[in-house]
Amino acid sequence: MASQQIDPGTKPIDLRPLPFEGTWGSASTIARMAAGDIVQKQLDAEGALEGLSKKEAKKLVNERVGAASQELAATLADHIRASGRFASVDAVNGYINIGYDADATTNRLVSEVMQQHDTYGHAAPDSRNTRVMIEHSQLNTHKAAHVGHLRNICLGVALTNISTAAGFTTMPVTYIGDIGRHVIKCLWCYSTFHAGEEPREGISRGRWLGEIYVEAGMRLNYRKDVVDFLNRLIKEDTSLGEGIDRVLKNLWNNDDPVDGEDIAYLLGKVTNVGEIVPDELTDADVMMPFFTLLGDYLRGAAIEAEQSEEENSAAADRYAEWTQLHDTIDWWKQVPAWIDAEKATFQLWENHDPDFYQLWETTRDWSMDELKAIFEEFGATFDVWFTESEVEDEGRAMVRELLDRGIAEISDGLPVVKIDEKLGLEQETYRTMPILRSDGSTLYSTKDLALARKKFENYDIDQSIWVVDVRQSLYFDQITRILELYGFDDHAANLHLGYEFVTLPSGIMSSRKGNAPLLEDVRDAMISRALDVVQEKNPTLALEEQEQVSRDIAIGAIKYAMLARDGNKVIVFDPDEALSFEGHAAPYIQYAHARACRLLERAGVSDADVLAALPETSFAGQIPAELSLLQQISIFPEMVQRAATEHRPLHLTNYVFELAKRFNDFYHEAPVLQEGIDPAVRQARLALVTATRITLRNGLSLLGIVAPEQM
RNA sequence: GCCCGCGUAGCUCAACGGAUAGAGCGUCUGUCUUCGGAACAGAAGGUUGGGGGUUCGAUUCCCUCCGCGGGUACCA
Repeated sequence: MASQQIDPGTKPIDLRPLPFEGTWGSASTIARMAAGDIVQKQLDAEGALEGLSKKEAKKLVNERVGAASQELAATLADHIRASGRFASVDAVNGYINIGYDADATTNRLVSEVMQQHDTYGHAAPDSRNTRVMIEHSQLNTHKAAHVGHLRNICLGVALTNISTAAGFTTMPVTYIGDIGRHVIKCLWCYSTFHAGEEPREGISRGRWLGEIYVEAGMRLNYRKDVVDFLNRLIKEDTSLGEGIDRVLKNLWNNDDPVDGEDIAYLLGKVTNVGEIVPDELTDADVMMPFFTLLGDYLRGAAIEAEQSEEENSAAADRYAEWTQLHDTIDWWKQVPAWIDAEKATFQLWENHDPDFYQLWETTRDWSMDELKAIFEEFGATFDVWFTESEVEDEGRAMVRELLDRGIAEISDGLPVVKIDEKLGLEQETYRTMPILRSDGSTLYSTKDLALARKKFENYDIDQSIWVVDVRQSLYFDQITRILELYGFDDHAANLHLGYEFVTLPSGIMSSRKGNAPLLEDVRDAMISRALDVVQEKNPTLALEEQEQVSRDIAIGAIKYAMLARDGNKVIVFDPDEALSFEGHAAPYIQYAHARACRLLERAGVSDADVLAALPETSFAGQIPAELSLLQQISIFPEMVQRAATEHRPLHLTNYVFELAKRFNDFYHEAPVLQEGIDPAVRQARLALVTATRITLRNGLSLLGIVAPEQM
């Protein structure tokens, strides 16, 4: 079979790293690709395929193609070998494996790493000639950040670093939720119940506001929470029907006049396993005595369950939940008034009430201090801080313009864009998006439309990326399409980078109920755990350094956990597992780095020494562990590019883990400083260790993870 | 209903359309007169949810079914 039968026009000459270790080289699949065509043609010419079913024909081709590709690969290998340009050329399994000269290749690689040093793996700055704005870490004021927000911060920081390293001109920005329903709730609760108070000892004002926000939610949702509890009880507790009899009898005998109709209603719902709807009660006050008396039954059930020693804690849980709700049973009758008051507070904002504005500004600053501290700790820096409050008016103006231009219209009393209709789509795709509330107050969409326009108009960017929870993907599709109707016709200009949310082993988390682990708590727990380990492993280190190292390890562990999972996978955040310092996690990688540092320190050689000695350093006679390590170092620049273009830091978390693993393997297989080691080998290995250290550090750095020199 | 995502080892997750589907955890067995044991080596563990299709070749691309999660006009 002659090589000229191959049509180079249709078959790319692909080179890929060899899938096995022990050889410096690349592989090409060209023979396999070409063999398919050739065999097909041959069989056609022979007429061997005639009368065969498609499946049978395929089977025949398949049988022949293996041998044919090997034959072709061998022929091609002979040609390539004859050129004398490669250390080895082999045909294996129909692949052409090209081997390089280990000494020269290694020398070239190591000197590249040594010379570029902190920028090894990076493309030339701004070489992509593309300005990208990355919006991430959209935290809220007046509300505590929880672990779910961590994923966003970690992703945003890593993407920014990686994009910059890959040659993009990157502008990281954030967009702070400093106004909106949550702020109003918090401030209503603050001014009604906590005005003039100071936070308790050891709690920052920002954190205190977060607690007040949670309290506001509990107050405003109290009726709903009680009714939800009752409805769950009706469904889950099958003996409730009998138990409720006593409760209702007590209610009848009570001196308080209660509405018989309501009691009948409640009884009906319980016995028929129906759903209680608060509005169907004629006298809402009946709930308070009813709920109180219900406690007798639940307490009895809990005690009974305990005595029967069944492993059934449901009754106990229910009683505990009841106790919690009952503690504030007097809230029940106040809820409607609170809801009105909260709405009135919203009007204060809308009417630009000066006192309220003052309060808003003051409390906003408290939260901002908190946010700045978080950003600093997690290495997030921003070129621009956008806020929701600053785009409200621009948003309203843009809505007017959309209405004037006929893109938006009034439907059911509020401005909306009927996107599918405007785009002429038959099938329901982007639906209809409301862009302002009927009372004239702004929605997220109002503000995001104005902000998106502002980004392009004021910052001369080519692309705008939103790093936001994947649940917002329809929302951002809608925003993008409206912008398109408005005049931004570059499809790729706006990109929503979604990521799945973070849940607890016990279920979805919500900051409203305050049942999500707070970001600060998780961080503190991680740091304290890290400190314990550092003090155990490295007791001679100065306390100050132990603390610094513990922070680096704890933050690194959190970041790695958040990044080492593809964006479309839900992270089940198990604090115990995240606190584990073993295996596929940041400390393992940091440890490899610290080991390399220690080794070089003991050897007493500096990077400059290694670099200066390179021309006389021989890398001949490498053992497999060395080659494997070098191959991993060599693909770093390629991995950076890939992570950037695919927007997937995951590629780099995998990369640094693999690099650390190969280094540890090398460490065990290839002694450097031990007695009896040939000085030439020692010199080569020191160069290798240095290159590894640099690459590990650079890789971690792109992920936003610090690589301590000792730990 | 419609749209999007996910389904790979007991568990948590990898795998530019390429060679024998890989790691970590867990389980079992080993390696130390240690260049830092937060390490290393080995074993066991798989019909890649089911079924079709495209391809010389499919975990990867297409279709379909099943299961789970999310979204679906004045919530953020």
